[in-house]
Amino acid sequence: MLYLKKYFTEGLIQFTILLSLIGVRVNVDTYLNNQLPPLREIILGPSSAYTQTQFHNLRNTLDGYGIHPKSVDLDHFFATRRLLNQVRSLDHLRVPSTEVSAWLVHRDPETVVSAAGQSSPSITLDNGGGLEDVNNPEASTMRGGSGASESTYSHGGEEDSLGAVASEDSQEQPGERDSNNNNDDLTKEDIDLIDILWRQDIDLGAGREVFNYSSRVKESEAEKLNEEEKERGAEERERAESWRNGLNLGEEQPLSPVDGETGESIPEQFQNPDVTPELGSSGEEEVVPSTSQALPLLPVLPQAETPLDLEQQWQDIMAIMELQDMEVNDTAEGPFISNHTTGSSSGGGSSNTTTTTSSSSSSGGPAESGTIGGFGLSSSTLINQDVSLHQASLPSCSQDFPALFNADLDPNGALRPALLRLSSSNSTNVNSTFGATNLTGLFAPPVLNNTSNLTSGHALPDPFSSLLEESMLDEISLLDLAMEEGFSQAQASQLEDELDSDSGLSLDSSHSPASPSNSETSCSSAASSSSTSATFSEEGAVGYSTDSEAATAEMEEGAVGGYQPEYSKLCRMSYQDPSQFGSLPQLDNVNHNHTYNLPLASSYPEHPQLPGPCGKKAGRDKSLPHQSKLQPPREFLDKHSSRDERRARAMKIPFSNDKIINLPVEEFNELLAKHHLSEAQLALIRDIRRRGKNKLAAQNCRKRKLDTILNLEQGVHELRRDKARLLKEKMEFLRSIRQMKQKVQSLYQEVFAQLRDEHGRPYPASEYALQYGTDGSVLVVPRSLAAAEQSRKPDKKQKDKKK
DNA sequence: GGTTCATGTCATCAC
DNA sequence: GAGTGATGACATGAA
Repeated sequence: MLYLKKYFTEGLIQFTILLSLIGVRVNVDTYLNNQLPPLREIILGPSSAYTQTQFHNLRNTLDGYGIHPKSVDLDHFFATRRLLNQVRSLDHLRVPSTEVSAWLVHRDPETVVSAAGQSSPSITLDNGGGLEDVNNPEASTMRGGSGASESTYSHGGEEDSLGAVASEDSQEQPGERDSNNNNDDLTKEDIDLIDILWRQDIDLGAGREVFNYSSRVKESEAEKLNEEEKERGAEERERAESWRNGLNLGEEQPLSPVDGETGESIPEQFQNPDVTPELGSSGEEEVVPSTSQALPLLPVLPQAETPLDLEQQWQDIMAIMELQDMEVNDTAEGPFISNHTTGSSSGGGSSNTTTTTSSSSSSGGPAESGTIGGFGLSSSTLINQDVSLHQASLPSCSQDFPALFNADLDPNGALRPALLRLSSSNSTNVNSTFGATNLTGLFAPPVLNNTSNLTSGHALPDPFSSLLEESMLDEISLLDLAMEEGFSQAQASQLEDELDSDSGLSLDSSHSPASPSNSETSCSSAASSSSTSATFSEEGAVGYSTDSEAATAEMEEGAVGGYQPEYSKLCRMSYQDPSQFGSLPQLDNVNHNHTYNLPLASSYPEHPQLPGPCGKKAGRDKSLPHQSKLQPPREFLDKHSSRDERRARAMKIPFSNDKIINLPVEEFNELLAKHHLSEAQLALIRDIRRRGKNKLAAQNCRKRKLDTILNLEQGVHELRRDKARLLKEKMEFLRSIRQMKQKVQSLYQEVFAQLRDEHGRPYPASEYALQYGTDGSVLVVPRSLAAAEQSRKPDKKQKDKKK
């Protein structure tokens, strides 16, 4: 714990301050106590064990920091960057409200309570929600022992003002706890809070006596501390085990996916935005009249969906999408009773009994989405049909369809025509829009009591809004963050790898300065191929044209080389001149030598003490036997000669290694023929040529390898970008579909509201629904009949499938 | 002293 | 069949 304290005072405080500045409160204690790896990584930085050693100082070059990959500062750097990314990504998390973790600390003077709040992950339960949950044991049970964060979101409005205080207070908790020890007044609220805490912590193994005030008073401070530590240890072990197993603590604990990047536990409200705390509260259900049979389902379903984790959500999304695809040419299948998802808490009051139009932004369940998919209409088309339907009138439809319906179908027993035909002049528009489709599944308003309010605030969670906007957008947002906020591809890759690292190939070595392009850039002046012309040996030959050899050649032929200062100039320029990397700004700080095809002769520095690749060559040959006492120039040359060069010099080969290696075969043979060479000399020359060519080939081979890796990496990046783009498009399509559904729904409501029977009375939405006939007419159908038709169609479908 | 990286070298295969 | 390129494997020096 010591190191945790250390980092708590450093990284965590910074992190907390950052979060408090933006009004977000995260229960850090939970993660600290649990030792969750992601947060530890955030605080402590990524472990070096998991950090891919970069080829060429990738990270420091990308971010402009001169941090060596092996530097111990790198962890701090990563931690800082991760913290920044955390803060940046918070706006994508849509934290609904702030949270006051220290609220209870002010209210509860008891040390143990505060300690329990601190030591246990349920510290955040000490808010108003906890007070309210006293009367709602189920809610407490749902939160479970570790439901630290989720329960605290149940009071969004009031806590906003307190949110800024929260972080500060949480910092002050230890001191305040001590100062509050003298306050022994326990109010009923405090006792209730203790009960709440006990209910939650008992799941974690904490005994009831921990919260027993009388027994606590008798305990000494040391015992308290021991208990705290024991509790903490038990919780930590439990948490660690649950973390390792990737499971939650128990059935009481709601499934709370952990953010892959932050390690932050995602509250269930985040998973399902439709399950707002207001909906979860018990008071809402009582307000709404529950005379309808369908109504009790409404508050239940959202709760049933709350434990969905992201994977399930994604599967649901895919299922929904498949459902849409399947039902493109199909009619509505879902029970029309499920179309009650027209209202939301944002909906206004009703102006009519049954025909209140819905202004909800979240409408449409799976059945609806499947139904609307069958129209294949653009939203503009739907909008254009709106006006004409306002004028829909109702002639006496009973004359049109006298045989279809009788009084038995009328639940009220009235002689009300059950099937009505709309005015044909207006229905044609509808027909052109919707075709011969049964609208009852799509448009049917909820089967409600006549006095019920469609927009009473209950709504089934929209699978698109709840699933897509969370799970899909998470990934998209990360990708967008990478692409739009100036992140480099390597950083984007890092982000994406945190999302899914499905490749065994470490692509994090991306943008390695050793990229072939770089090496090509760096050695662009040199020949990159061994198939060179005769002029190649003048400048660009690979390092066998040494100065020593050149000196020999100069003595023998007076031809090539000598000790040429240009070579050292080339060496410095090629290796270290960052201007050559101007087109690749991320390579500015790269000093690695990837000038594969540069002549080794050029690597000889003017001054041997100069660092660089030249020295390596010299050092490498230190182990080789030196010639006898040489003059200083000769010794220097020998020091910086390759093995073959020294051999050639020892064997008195009369021409340079450059020529030996790079001359074409014919010229090479001519050269050999010109000189009378011994067998040993010829063998050495052939070896030199073979090794020299092979060295070039090896360099080219490695370059190609890097090329391949980088190309693959680029391909991966492109594919990921495409994936993100496609996901975005998919989201847009879904949004447009949702808007279409809303408009169709409102259209339906308007039409239905204007319908009157022969007595001028409006049709009750609970008994009638609109339906389109095969001839394009719009009919008012009793719901019982519509339901019967609905039930028939799946049977037909199944039969068709069986066929 | 061990590890990683860059580079050279050899063996082998294919053209 | 020789020459050459490509490439895996290994060795070696430097950091």
